[in-house]
Formats: sequence, structure tokens, C-alpha cells
Amino acid sequence: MSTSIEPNTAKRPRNRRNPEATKASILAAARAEFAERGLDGGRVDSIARRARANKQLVYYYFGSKDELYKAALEASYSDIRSLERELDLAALPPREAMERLIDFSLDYLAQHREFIRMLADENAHGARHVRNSDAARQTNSPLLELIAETLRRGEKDGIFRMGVDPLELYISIAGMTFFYFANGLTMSAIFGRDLTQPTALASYRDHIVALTLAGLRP
Amino acid sequence: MSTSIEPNTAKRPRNRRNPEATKASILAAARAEFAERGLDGGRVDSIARRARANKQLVYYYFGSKDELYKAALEASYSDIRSLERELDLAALPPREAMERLIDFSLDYLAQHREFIRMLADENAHGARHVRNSDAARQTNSPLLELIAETLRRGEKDGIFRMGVDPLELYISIAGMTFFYFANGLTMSAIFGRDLTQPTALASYRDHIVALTLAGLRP
Amino acid sequence: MSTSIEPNTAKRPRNRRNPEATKASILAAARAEFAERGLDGGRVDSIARRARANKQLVYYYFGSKDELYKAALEASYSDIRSLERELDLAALPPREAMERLIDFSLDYLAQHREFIRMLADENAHGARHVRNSDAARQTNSPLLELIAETLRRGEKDGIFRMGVDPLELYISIAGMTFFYFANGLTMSAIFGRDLTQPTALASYRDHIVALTLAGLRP
Amino acid sequence: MSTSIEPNTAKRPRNRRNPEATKASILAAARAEFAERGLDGGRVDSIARRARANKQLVYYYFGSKDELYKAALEASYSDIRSLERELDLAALPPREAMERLIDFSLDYLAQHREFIRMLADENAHGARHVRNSDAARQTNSPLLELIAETLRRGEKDGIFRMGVDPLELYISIAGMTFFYFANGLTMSAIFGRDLTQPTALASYRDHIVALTLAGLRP
DNA sequence: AATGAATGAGTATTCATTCAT
DNA sequence: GATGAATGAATACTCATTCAT
Repeated sequence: MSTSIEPNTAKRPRNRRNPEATKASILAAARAEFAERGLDGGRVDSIARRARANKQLVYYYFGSKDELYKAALEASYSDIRSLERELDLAALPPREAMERLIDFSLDYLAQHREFIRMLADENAHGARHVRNSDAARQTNSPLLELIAETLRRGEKDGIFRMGVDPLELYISIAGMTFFYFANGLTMSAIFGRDLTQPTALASYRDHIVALTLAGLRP
Repeated sequence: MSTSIEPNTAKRPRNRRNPEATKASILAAARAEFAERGLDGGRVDSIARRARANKQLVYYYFGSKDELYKAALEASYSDIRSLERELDLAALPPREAMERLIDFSLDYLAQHREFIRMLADENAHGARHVRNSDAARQTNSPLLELIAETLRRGEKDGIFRMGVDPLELYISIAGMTFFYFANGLTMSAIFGRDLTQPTALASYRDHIVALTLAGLRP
Repeated sequence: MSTSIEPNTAKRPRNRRNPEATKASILAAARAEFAERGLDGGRVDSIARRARANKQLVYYYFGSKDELYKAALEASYSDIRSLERELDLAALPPREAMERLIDFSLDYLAQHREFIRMLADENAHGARHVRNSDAARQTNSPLLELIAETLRRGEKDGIFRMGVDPLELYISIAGMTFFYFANGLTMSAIFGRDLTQPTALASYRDHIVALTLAGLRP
Repeated sequence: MSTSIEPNTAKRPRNRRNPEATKASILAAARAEFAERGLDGGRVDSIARRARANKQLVYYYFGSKDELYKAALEASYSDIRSLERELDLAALPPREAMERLIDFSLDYLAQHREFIRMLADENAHGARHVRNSDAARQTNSPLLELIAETLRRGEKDGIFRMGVDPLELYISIAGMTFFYFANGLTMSAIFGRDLTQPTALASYRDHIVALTLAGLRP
């Protein structure tokens, strides 16, 4: 179940004596801030302000900016993993399952742009928060197993070719979807085609579905 | 051995009275700095130090950190465009041409990791430098035309299906290759497979070549 | 005598955990600094040092150099307005009241040279702080009403001529007194008469009192 | 004869091999810059740019920013002294002569606002440039002698009272006129009356003429 | 005379973090 | 748990001045 990352900005008395709510509010503010401005660009002051919390509380609950970033990243991973777990591909024929998976990737990124920035930023910083995060490392993506299982079914049915590596396929699909959103702005500027248009996205969706399904044929 | 009263020349700035060299040296330093630490993380002081130049010269030649970043970005684009222009796909049959193109993408990114960071960072900052850069916008990628031409030949030969959009294919290929390097660190950490290994890359290369070529079949 | 391992407290900042005192101390330091060196010449560093405060506290309490200058200016205006309000001219006959007013002007400027510099500097900068200061604009000078009332009484008594505009008379008196101090240094240098001497001031005082009172005769 | 202080900003080739013109151009640029932004606010770069001259030439011709300021100040003094010398008060009856003198003061300042800023700034800086300037100190104001002579004639005619000190009268008049322009902006803001209006100035002119002439009556 | 290149010491402002209550 | 006050080290950028040609 994904939680909203937008801090409650309504004018209400700040959280008093409600540690759970305070901590959650800071985390939500941090996710919004880091998603907008990145690790280096994000400001602890700004996070405290967004959370309507005292700045010192940020340190009280999270220790440092870096640890707060790690917590924000873990929350982002946790959110997407939750949704991924809800994907019930086993009920679908292999080709539909694969299509469903691509749609999920595109839709999730389209609706969670903040995850794109977090992921890009984390990699830009050497993935050091993920490496230090048991939570992030242990919550392996369910997608990998879903892909593997779907590939197996497709192979058995004779509609997918043999020997496709699930992780490599995962990377391909993630790459095709992620790149569209992550680098859409420079591409729109350079190629003069507005990729932020819904029709452009729909067309691209069809393209990668077709490419992938055809690409998996025996 | 006589002791000289001349000041230690080793400690002297490298470029005296050589504006071309000074400016080039600053730009090179900026590219390295920004590639390593990003726009927000990069420090003007550090760039000056790397360039063995007086800090004020950075402003003398480039005006501001932002304009310097733009110059660095333009240089990165210029570099890759130069190499792209050297790609002679017309001499190859369509399938080989497509394979060559994928190899080029992978190889370039493997050898120019700094371009990955620059691109990711620029998009994270809303592509504002690219939008303000005539140079970046006008130097449209030659790849697009190469892909279009290759697709046309493949269609005529009956080995590629009709109606594949060159830009969408470009994005797919760029996505699959870019993502592997850009997000390799988090994926290595999470999936427990070291994607930085040459064998891993070689295998992935085969995967996307196969996926793409199969995906383009009629 | 035992040697203490406690750090030297003499070097510690004066105000610990005393926000009122800290803020007041910074403001006082700012007034001194700006009075001595002007808005452009005044240094935030120097103000912090004078106030024995951390430089960041200047920004914590006042936001920016400009806002600090505005606060300093407002304090200067507030000071003179306070004293002006204590002037009880109504108890004096019109001529004595006018004389008292001139004396007040001269004495105040003689004792508050910093106000001269602040005023000159503010005008040199287009009066932009005053224009943005509700405090400064709303605290209209009580002198104006005092002058008006004194003029009215004098007119009724037949010792002042009719129709003298209070604001214009205010400007005349302010001009004659202000200029003496504000431009005394260049005049002393050029005319070779030391206007900083008390006897010179006393003589000039008699001059403007005589000129003004005679000038107001019917 | 007053020279314009506005540098020639028309797009023409910069002064080449014309030392007189170059130096004059720099001086004019300096006068404009310092008049607008003061000694501390004025920038050598900006002066060079205004003069369309190389920055180093500023130093070549004037030595330092301070000496350039001194030269600018001397030029300002020289300009006003020139005009003052053209005042032919001897031809007028004493009262008309005094009126003429007040008009001159007001008109000059109204048309040479830059002189106001220079004078205020110089005093704010302790008049150190004037003190070091033989030119400024030696060119005593002709006004002083004109006032003295006018007073003598008025006394003899019995229309001015005896014993008025010429320098003190000079300061009074200078004060009343200077203050109106120098501090007009703060007063306009605070008193809510727009002193920059021509009618306001005309009315004030009548006021100080009346005050002064009445003030000088026996 | 004239020019562009280069320098070092500043200058306002910011930021993550800690202290004291 | 919560808050405002305080700190020191940066951080981008500026400025008067000098160097080399």
C-alpha cells in the first residue's frame, strides 16, 4: 500500500506530542524534498518547514541528512515493492502477463516521478544508501520472479524462445520505461517532439510492447 | 648543485598567458567535476583547483557556475555527436547495421560514464541548460536519421516489420543501454549480481541485440 | 592556584541563550557599523564581530544585510521621534518655542552624528528602505505638528507673518542644521575655518536663530 | 564652463591612440558612476566599460580608484566654481542679488544632482579626498566673497542688518537648498508630499527667499 | 598607449549540525 | 518529545589591482 509523499501542508497546529505522526510527517516531507531537489539540492531546513516540525526533530528521529535520505529511499522502494506484490500475473496467459508487466512499469513511473529522481540520484551517488540499507537490499523485486515464471510458462507454451535471462529482460523493460520518463525532458528539447503528451506515451507503450513480445518469440 | 633563487615553478599555475589553454583547462576540469559530483555537488573552487587556475578566471571565462555547466554539457553532447557522425551504417546490411548501432551505444556509455551522470543530472534539473543551449538543441542526433534509414532498408528487404517509429526505437535502445550503466549500482546491490563484470555486460549485449532484432522482425 | 581545564570563558561569546540580548547586540553593532561606513561600506562580518555574535545569527534574526540596515534605520528614526515627542513647545511663547526647536535640532545632530550618516546614505540609495518601512513612514515627525502649532500661535499673537508653510519651515531648519554637520568637513577643509569648534557652532546657532526669527516676522 | 559628465555611449570604435580623449572619457565615466553609486558602490569595471576603455587604462591614467574619485570630485568642484564665477551680483541691488544667489543655488543643484551625491559621499568619507586635494582647497568658493560684498552693500543701504557673517549665511543658504534635494526622497516618503514636483520646488523657493530676505532685515 | 589575462583577498549568504532548555 | 538559539565551515560570486605583451 503506497502512502502519499506529500506532507500535509494545511494550517494546523504542529504535531505536538505525537511521535508517530511527527516522524511520518518528516519522512513524507523528506521524500517530497529529495524527489524535487535531489540529495545535494535538498535542504534540511526545507524538510523541517514542509513537515511543520522543528529542525532538531529531523536529527532526533533520523540522525543525519544522509540517514534521512536512506529512509526516504527505503520508503520509495517499499512503496513500489508493495504494488509489485499485488501484480497477479499467474492468472494471465504469458503474453498478456508480459504486457501487463510493461504497463505496470510505465504506469508506476508515470504516476511516481519522484521514484525516478530518487533512483537516478542514488545511482549518481554510488548507490551508497542502498548498499547500507538492509531493507532495500533484502526486499528483492518480486518482478524478477514474476518475469521468470512468466518466461517459463511462455517457453512451455512454445510462444517465448528459450534461454531468456529474467534479470536481463527486467533490465531491458525497466530501461525502456525508465529512460522515457527520466530523460524525456532533454529528448523533448533536442528532438522537438513533446514526449510528455499522453498520445506520445500511448504510442511508445505500444512500441515497447510490440518490440518485447516480438523479441521474445522463438 | 646550485640553489636557485627562482621561485619553485612546480607550484606555479600551469597556464600563463595562454587563454586558449586556460579556458580549455577550466572546461575540462568542470566536466570532470560535474561528472563526478553533479551540478549541485560540484564546486567552483574544486574546478579552479583541478584546472590549476585562479577561481576568478572561471567567472572571467564562463560567467557563472550555471553557464559553465552548460558549456560542459555542450561539450559532452558535442563529443558524442562527433562519434555518432562517424558511424557508417549505410555500408552494412540492415540487421548488422542495427547491431552495430547497439554496440556503439553500449561501448560509448561504457567508456564515457561521465556522459551518463551529466545526462541524468540535466534531466533532474528540468533540462534547463539544454533548453537554453542553441548548440545542444541544434545538434540533433545523427543516430535518428541512421536508424530511420536502416529501418527503411530493412523494411524494403522484408526483414524488418513496417511502421516502426525511429525515435521510439531510438528511445528503446538508448533506454536499454543507458539504464544498464546508469542504474547498475543499485541493481547490483539489490539483485546480488555484479553487473560491472565484463561477462555480465557481454551477456546483456547479446540479450538486447537478440531482443531488438527479433522484435523488429515482421 | 590550580590550573583549570575549563576553556577560557573570556573568549566565549557574551550572549548565550539570550535571544533578546543577542538581537539587540546585533542591532546596536549594525547601527554603529552602518553609521561609520554606510550601507555599501558596512560589512556583515564586522557587525557580527562587533556584536560578539556568530555571523549566521545576523541572518537568523534579520534575514539580510538590507533588512538589517532597514532595522537600523528604523531604530534611528524611532530614537529621534521619541525625543521629539518629549519636546513641550506648547508651554513656551512662540518665539521661544521656535528657538527651542532649533536648539533641539542642532543638539540632537551634534550628539547623534550617526543619524546624519544614516539619513544621507538612505537618500543616496533612493530612500528604498524607508519606502519599504511601515514603521519609518508611519512615525511621522511630531515636529511638523509642533511647528504648525507654534506658527499658528505666533500668527495669532501677530509676531509671525501669515501663511508660512510648516513643512517648508521644517525643511529650512532641518537643512540649516543638518548641512552644518553633514558637510562640515568639506567646508572646514575648503574655507579654512574649523567648524567643529564649539564656539563656531555656538555662533552659527545664534545666526540661524536670528535669521529664522527675523525671517518669520510679519 | 561645465563639461558633461555623461560618457559618450554611442557605438563607436574605442579611443585609440588619443590619450586626451581617453583620459577625459574615463573621468566622465567615473563622475557618472560615482554620482550614481557613490565611492563604495562605484565599480572600476563599470567605469572602464562606460568609458569604453580598457580597465588598466584607468590605473594608467589615475593610479587608483581613490585618486580617480578625487579627480572626479575636483572636476565637480571645478564645474560649480566656474558657474559661480559667472554670477554678476554686483550689478544688482542687494536684495535682488541675494535672491539671485538663492536661485542659483537651487537651480544648480536641481540640474546637477550628481554634485549632491558627490558632496554627501565625500563628507561621509571624512572629506579625505578634499583634504588631499590642493585644487579643491584652493579654489575657494567665489560665493563667499559675493555674499560678503552683497551684505556690505545691504548694510550700507540700511536694508540688511549689521554683523551677519558671510560664511554662516552661506551655510544657511546652502543648507536650505542642499537639504531639499539631498534628503527629498526620505521626506517625500515620510511626509507624503511629493517634493520632486516643480510646483513644490517653486513654492519652497519662494519660502526660502522670503525667509532669508526677511531674516536679513535690520 | 593600449589590451586582455591573471590574481588574492574579500563578501553576502547558506547549510548541516549541535547546544541548552 | 519538542523548541529556538547558536555554530563553523563552506559557497558562489565580486572587486581592486597587477602582469605580460
